This record gives sequence, structure tokens and C-alpha cells, in this order.
Amino acid sequence: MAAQPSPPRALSRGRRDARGERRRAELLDAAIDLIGAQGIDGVTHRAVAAAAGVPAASTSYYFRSKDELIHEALRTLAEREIERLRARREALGDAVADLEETTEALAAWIEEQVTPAGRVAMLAQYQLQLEAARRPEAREILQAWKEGTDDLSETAMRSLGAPDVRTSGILLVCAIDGLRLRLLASGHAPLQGAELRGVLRALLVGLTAAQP
Amino acid sequence: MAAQPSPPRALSRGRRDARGERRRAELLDAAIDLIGAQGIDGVTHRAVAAAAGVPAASTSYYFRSKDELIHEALRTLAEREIERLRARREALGDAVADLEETTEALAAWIEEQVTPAGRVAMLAQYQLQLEAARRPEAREILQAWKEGTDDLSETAMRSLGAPDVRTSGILLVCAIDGLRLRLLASGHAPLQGAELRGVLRALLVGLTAAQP
DNA sequence: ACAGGACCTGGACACTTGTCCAAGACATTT
DNA sequence: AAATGTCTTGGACAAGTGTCCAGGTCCTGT
Repeated sequence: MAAQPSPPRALSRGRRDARGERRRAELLDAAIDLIGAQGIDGVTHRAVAAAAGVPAASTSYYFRSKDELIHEALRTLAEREIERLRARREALGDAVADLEETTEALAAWIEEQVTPAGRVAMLAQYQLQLEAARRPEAREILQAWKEGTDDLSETAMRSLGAPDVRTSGILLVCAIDGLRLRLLASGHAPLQGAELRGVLRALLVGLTAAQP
Repeated sequence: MAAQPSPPRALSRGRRDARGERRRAELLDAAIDLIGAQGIDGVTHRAVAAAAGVPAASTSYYFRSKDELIHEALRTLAEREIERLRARREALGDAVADLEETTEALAAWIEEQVTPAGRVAMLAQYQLQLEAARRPEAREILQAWKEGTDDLSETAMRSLGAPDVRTSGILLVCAIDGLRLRLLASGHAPLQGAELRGVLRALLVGLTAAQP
């Protein structure tokens, strides 16, 4: 029996090469796009490889299994979005804010996400939420994300002088989540620019005024 | 050439027999459960048949294709939920309502849906919404459903004396949708009985008070 | 130049899937 | 009881899937 060299397959952890890192990232990007465009079950080794423009076996080289590929893709997506949230939160700071500017910021934030480019990320996020309803591993990924949105939302409500920032923060997050889902599902935007701002202003006013 | 008899396969429309109707309904029930428990792609001919306790070929006999099976299942689910909504709406009538009773009704409505039994229907609904973001056929099914929820929601806001029932109605629906999704995704209920009622009361107060 | 490792990939395997068929079981009408 | 149309189902098929392997290529350090 020849001395068995350390098995070359299925490394996927402990990489060294920069090329490898890059290709791995490309595969994850392709997987995220696929999740948004086709749903989680649209993610197959062959589809991901084709979308990334690489041969089929690559995905098996960089990921131990399809589950790991999907998991890593969702984790990566969450990481990015959390970073975006953190940046916004940073930009907001602790300054007291006007109702109008907050409304405008929110509307812009939402409209930016309804962009074709943003759609993918949103769809992938909702996919993740449904996944979380079923699999605890996904719940873990979602946890940090949720903290990010809650934090940003609380900050916004605090800057508006809301009495109970926790409750109203959660409500704001949920309302926007529901709004975005509605925008997604109905295809055409049911709430245009001015009307959307009206709705958001009403929501903010309501949440700010409410006493627990 | 023998005279070809009318092809016996793929009827799926134009049934006569009552047995057939019953089995078809059982298959649809099984499919709906599967959608809730495993997602839309958990629906396979064999899985549906197994869940319904019938041989595998049955599903192909009653449905022209897997797509038709899924479509019919989603349609059936929507039909049922719309009927539930209509009944609620009926019960509400046009009476002026107390903030407390509306809060209580809403909370009960939500808590009823977080039941294991209700979870399946909720999950299936969100699955449908994501499907609608991708396929126009699903959008059609969702349309009637959305009208039902909006109608009920507007009625509730009107009975509370809200100034703009359309806007606040939509917001109420979206907020509750977001809340339910959060409940689903986080597994454990993050908003218990009393706290949930607090949040809902705040939301209703806010929406009622807001001036457009 | 060369060795060693990481990277890369064409091809193969077992398995699941959607769909179909042909033959039988059953009910109802004649 | 015979006929007729529906229901029922075991089995088969091609297509697609996850995963693996054996051998290749490329880069980096010496």
C-alpha cells in the first residue's frame, strides 16, 4: 500500500491561493443570483457553475456539499446586507431628525431596493426567512441580520423622538418588510413615489405619536 | 387501424365520479401540507401520493402535470383563506368598534395563525407570494387574496374612525404581514400575548391618529 | 529547473424525478 | 349479465441531480 497523501479533494476550508478565493467568491455570487432568480431549489451544482461560467465540477471542489454551498451563499448575502445596514446606521448617528428627512430617507431606501438589482437581494432574503421557518441553521444567519435592521430602525425612531423605541422600531421594521413583500409580489409598484412617501409619513407619524 | 377510443389518460377536467372528486381533493390537501412543510419544491408526484397514502401514479392521473398540481393546490389554499376573510369581514359588519376589542380581535387572529395548524397555511401563503414575484400565474391567484385582506383591514380601520382608510388599511395589512413573517422565521414567538397586544394597540393608535 | 502543492475538470456513478402506458378493478347503465 | 366508461396502479423510461474520482494544469518557493 502506497502511503496515502493527504486527500486532495474537498478542502473547501484551509485554502491558500488567491485565485481559489476569487473563484469561490464568484461561485457564491452566482449562487446568490440564482436564489433570487429561481429560488433556493434553483441552486444546483451545474446551474451555479454555468452561471459563473466555469466547469461543473468546480462547485464540488469548493464546497463539501450543495447544502454547504447554499448555506455559505446565504451567509455571504446576510453579511453584505448587514454591512449596508451598519453604514446607514453610522450615517444616521445620534442626531435629531426631521419627519420629512426621515420619510425621504426611508422612501429612497425602499425604492432603491425595488431596482432590478435590489430585487434579487430582497427575494433571496425572503427565501432565507422561509428557510429559517424550517431550518434552525438558517435562523442563525438571520439573527444577526435582524439585529441590524432592528438597530437601524430603533435609531430612526429615537431620532424622531418616539416614546417607546423598541416597540415602534420593531413595528417599523415589520411594516416595511410587509410593504416590500407587497411590492415584490404584485410586480408593478402599487405605491408610487409621492404616494409611497405619504404612506411612510403616516406610518412614522403614527408610530411616533403612539403611547404604550 | 383500430378506431382509437377517446384517450383515457390525462382527463383531470371533466370528471364525473364522486370518488374521483374526493381523491383529487385529498391529493390537493396533501400537496398544500407539503408546500407548507417542505416548500413548493417539496411537492413531487411521489411525495404527494405518499402523503395522501395512495399509489404514485394517481397524481399523474388527476393532474396533467406537476405545475398544474401545484397551481391547483395554491388556488385551493387561496380560496379557503379568502372564505375565512370574508366570514370575518361579515362578522365585523359596519359597527363602530372599540380600540380594545379591535386589538383583542387582531391578537387572537394572529395567535390563531401561529398554531402548528396555522403555520402550514401561513408558510404556504408566503411561498405563494415569492412565487408571485416570479410567475404571473401566481400573481393572479394572489390578487383575490389581497383584495380580501385589504377589504377586511379597511373595514377594521373604518370602524376605528381612521381618517384615510385606504392608506391605513394597507399599512395595517403590511405591518401584520411583516409581524407574522417575523414570528415564523424566528421560531420561538418573540412577541408574547400581552406584549403582542401592546404592539398592536400602538400600531392601531398610530394608524388611527395619522393625518395624511 | 524542479518539486510540491493547490487548482481544475471531463467523465462516471447511483439516485430521484416527471411522465407515460397498458392492463386490470370497479360502478352504473342498459 | 353485458357493456361502457371511469378509476387505479405497477412498472418503465429518459432526463436531471449530487457526488466522486483520476488524472491533468498551473503557480510558487527553492
